[in-house]
Amino acid sequence: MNANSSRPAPAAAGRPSPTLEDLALAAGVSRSTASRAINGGSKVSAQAQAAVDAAIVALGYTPNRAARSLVTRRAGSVALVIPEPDARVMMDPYFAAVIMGVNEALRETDLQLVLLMSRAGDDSARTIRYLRGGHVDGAIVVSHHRADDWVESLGATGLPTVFIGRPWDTESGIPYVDLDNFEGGRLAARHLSGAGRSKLATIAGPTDMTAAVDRLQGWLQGLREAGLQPGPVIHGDFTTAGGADAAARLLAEAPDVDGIFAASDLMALGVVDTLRQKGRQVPDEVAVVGFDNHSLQAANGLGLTTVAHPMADIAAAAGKLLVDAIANPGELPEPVIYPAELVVRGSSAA
Amino acid sequence: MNANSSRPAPAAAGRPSPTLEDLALAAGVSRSTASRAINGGSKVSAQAQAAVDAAIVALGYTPNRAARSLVTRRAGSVALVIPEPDARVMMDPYFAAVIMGVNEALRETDLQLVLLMSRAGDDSARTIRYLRGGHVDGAIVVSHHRADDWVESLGATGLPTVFIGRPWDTESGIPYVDLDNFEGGRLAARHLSGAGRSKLATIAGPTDMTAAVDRLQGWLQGLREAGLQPGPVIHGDFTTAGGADAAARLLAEAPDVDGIFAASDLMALGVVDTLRQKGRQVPDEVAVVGFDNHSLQAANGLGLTTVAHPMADIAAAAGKLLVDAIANPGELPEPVIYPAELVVRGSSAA
DNA sequence: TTGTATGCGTTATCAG
DNA sequence: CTGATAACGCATACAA
Repeated sequence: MNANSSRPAPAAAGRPSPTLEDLALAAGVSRSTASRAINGGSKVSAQAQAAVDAAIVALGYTPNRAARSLVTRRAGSVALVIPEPDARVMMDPYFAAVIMGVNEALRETDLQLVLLMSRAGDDSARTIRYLRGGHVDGAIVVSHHRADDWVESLGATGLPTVFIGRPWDTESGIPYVDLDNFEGGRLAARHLSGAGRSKLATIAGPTDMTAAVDRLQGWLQGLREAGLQPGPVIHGDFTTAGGADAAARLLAEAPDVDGIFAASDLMALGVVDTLRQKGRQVPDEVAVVGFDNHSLQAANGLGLTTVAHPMADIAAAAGKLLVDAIANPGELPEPVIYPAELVVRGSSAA
Repeated sequence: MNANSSRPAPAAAGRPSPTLEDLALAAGVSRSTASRAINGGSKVSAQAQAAVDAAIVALGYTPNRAARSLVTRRAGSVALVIPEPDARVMMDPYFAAVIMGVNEALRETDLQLVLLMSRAGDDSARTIRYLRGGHVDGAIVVSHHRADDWVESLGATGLPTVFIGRPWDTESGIPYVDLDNFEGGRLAARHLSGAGRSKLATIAGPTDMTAAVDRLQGWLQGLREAGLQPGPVIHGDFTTAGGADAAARLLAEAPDVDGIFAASDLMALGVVDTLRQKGRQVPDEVAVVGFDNHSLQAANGLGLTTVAHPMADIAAAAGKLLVDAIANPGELPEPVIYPAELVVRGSSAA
């Protein structure tokens, strides 16, 4: 807290909100009845219920969340935990989708979404303290890297937690929602080989993210199944610039490549750009497959063949899982895996 | 979770968090002294302070926010209000920047950021009820359209509110932070005319957003100053696809255009794409200027001349303004306008 | 400087 | 079904 040594005046409140007491008075019932009418309404006469309902709109009554929390020992909110470095880079395109999806799942609930961005280093201590402090009823953790091992300790705190994207440690049984990244990579390999390409390479993602690792493994598996050599594997950082760089390195290493799988659409855009600058025709000379079905995939006017990644749906599923987990403490929901689907567009046309 | 249900434990809590009472006991002081030590620490002996500090780490004490809120009448959180339709479209690229910026401003505070996405229609009633209900200490409203007039009523509720982007109604004196969009549009016009282009046109943004209107007005003003005709004005929706469509319409209407100002980079990308598909060389035949300096401006391998839009900085400034407004109730901070700057790249090279 | 006593608004308990 | 009444954890006015 800061040195905000203001006067006893609490805050800038116009007129104090009506309390349950006021409401009960206006409705001609007791606080208890009013409270029951507001909540479950299970043991309230229709008459009393109606009176309270009327008083609510008349007074514009809103329950005081703090007071309610204090006694129910529920915060009425869930946290969306985002390791900050990600937000700056790879998360950018997904930010909106994740937030909207989670929000959608929370819409019918009275749970509020609070954002928790945690820096690397000792700020994570602050974050975890907040999470353990009972300030939220649950947490959704997104985009977690291998180094962010502290988040996995959340499972042991008893705080309902759901991951978006498979965590590194699945032993702890933390529920998560993810795309079938392995299958996505495999589909890319199958598609390119099926289109008659044989000099294949991939621009993979960071090795500290399970999504990147899974896509790569699936890709390699697909190549094996097609009877093709593994081919070059270059690692990028999921960004457009990173994809462009990686493509340049790739062309130096394997000039005869005729098919490239980039593990993100942003990287794929960079790849296409580099290819064009080097004078390679896409898709005639080199076919390109991306990943995510990002809304900007058409930015180069080509249409990008890609693996769909319904992030909003995945986030919504994670939200629902969390809501369930909060409602049924002790039960660990099973992970949910969304199937991967290939979307064929111009960048890999035969 | 253990099955140790000796008491009617309300929720899934492992071990109950230590309370101020526990802390005081461990530190050998009274609740009051412990409380004072935790907060201002103004009237606490060094000895007592040390004892409390030690007890805090020993017990892992975290203040109960609900209890504190109840008595201080402060929520300890601020809302980021986002009209949902925007999030799906124009907001996408800015989402991360806005959130990170606001978060940055709140970092040193103990304020939490809660997200409030409001649908059109009666959901706004729920949102405004939440905001007026004292559940947050302040609000930041982003990207508000003309139809979202309800948000402007927030100013009258006494809830400290800051807009990101100039609101339609500036009469109410609601503080806001914005880019100098007018000057940005003017810079675009000046740049293109200065580059020898004379058949100029613009793809403007939605007419219900002040940013779009201001950019257009600045553009027209710039053309006047350069002694040029206003030229065609086509309206897009700030998206890539919208920009591509608008460009097609523009080419039909004014085939001899040699300079286009798109009011967003995403639209500019669509414009460049359409131009290329129609066989127009960029920038040789048609120069293109965008707006935002979006990280994807280079997606087409060209480099986009654009007006920088430091969204994270703007959002951070809004956050600081809000923090100030909360600390000093009653004082309406002055609006903050960031200067516009042109970034020249390949799409408008002479 | 410290401790005591009170109340914040709500839900839960337990008699009527 | 209803209404008193007791917590919930914390910050303060007041007394010491």
